[in-house]
Amino acid sequence: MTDAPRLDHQVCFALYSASRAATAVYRPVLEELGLTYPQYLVMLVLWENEPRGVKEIGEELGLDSGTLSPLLKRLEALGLCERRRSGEDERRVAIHLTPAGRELSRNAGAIPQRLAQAAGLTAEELDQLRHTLGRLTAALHDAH
Amino acid sequence: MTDAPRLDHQVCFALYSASRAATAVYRPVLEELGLTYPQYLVMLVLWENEPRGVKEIGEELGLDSGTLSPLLKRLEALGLCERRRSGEDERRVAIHLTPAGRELSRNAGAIPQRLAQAAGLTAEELDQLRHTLGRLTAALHDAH
DNA sequence: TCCACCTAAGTTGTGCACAACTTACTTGTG
DNA sequence: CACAAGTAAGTTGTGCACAACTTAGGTGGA
Repeated sequence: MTDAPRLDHQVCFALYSASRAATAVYRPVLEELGLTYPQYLVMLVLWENEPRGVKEIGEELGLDSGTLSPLLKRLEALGLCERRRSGEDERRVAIHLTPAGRELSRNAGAIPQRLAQAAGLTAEELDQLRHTLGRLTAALHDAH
Repeated sequence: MTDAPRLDHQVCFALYSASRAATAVYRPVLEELGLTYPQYLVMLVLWENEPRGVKEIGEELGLDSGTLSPLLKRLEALGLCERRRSGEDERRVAIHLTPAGRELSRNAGAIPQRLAQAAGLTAEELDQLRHTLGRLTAALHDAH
């Protein structure tokens, strides 16, 4: 046997597992809203400020049009947003929330508490974790 | 506007982003080995101990047969492993490494260093992060 | 013994991620 | 003005995740 890396020593695997476990906790709650986790992320972006272009949304979430175009079509099919070609720049598609889309934020308010409750970490630990992950993500993006 | 949750306050999004950024750093390195990140994880499990059943591998990684069955077929097509029906229990499929599969671990030894270098965190910070993520993942699984 | 139940693996279908490419529109420069 | 270069969004193809289901083999009582 060689000096193969150990699974349980890998930060990358720890991130991968924690991320999947976290979305798994969100899944049943989001299912009540009829959303997947990535769809919920897009709605978060739109609830903060809309209308937004596809590219803007992608920059917030780190996703490209290959992921977002079909996802936004599904949100439109759900009646939560509308895709309108911009008048000034015909390349742009502005994503507007519908009344139903805005309404949904009311039901989404309590969602982040779920994770906090299930996390088994103190508020300070969660806060520090978020901060460390933010630094890590930024550094990894620079490296990439 | 309502009290919609803020994207940048969400630990779940921080995990999701960090996880994708980390696998993005691994991707070009793994591409040289001809592996995706989940395939690399399966190889890590097998390098540690083989043969293994599909279920065992799934328990290590938190993946089910719906994900692993096609993934293992692709690893077999790459000539890295073989799937053999167990004699004692005909339901089981034992995954054996081929010589090429074992050989690959030689080239994989330096991979985890990549992330450590790109992470922009100290060794202690990475260690603590891994530990916190481990606790978090365990708690989230309990909650789920 | 038999058969209801359990278990391992595989299959099907949906929805991300992401690379690579296409299309349509805009802009800067000669 | 013309047109090369750039940009926004969409499309195509591959490979996860995961739910729901199927298939086939094993197991433990009544």
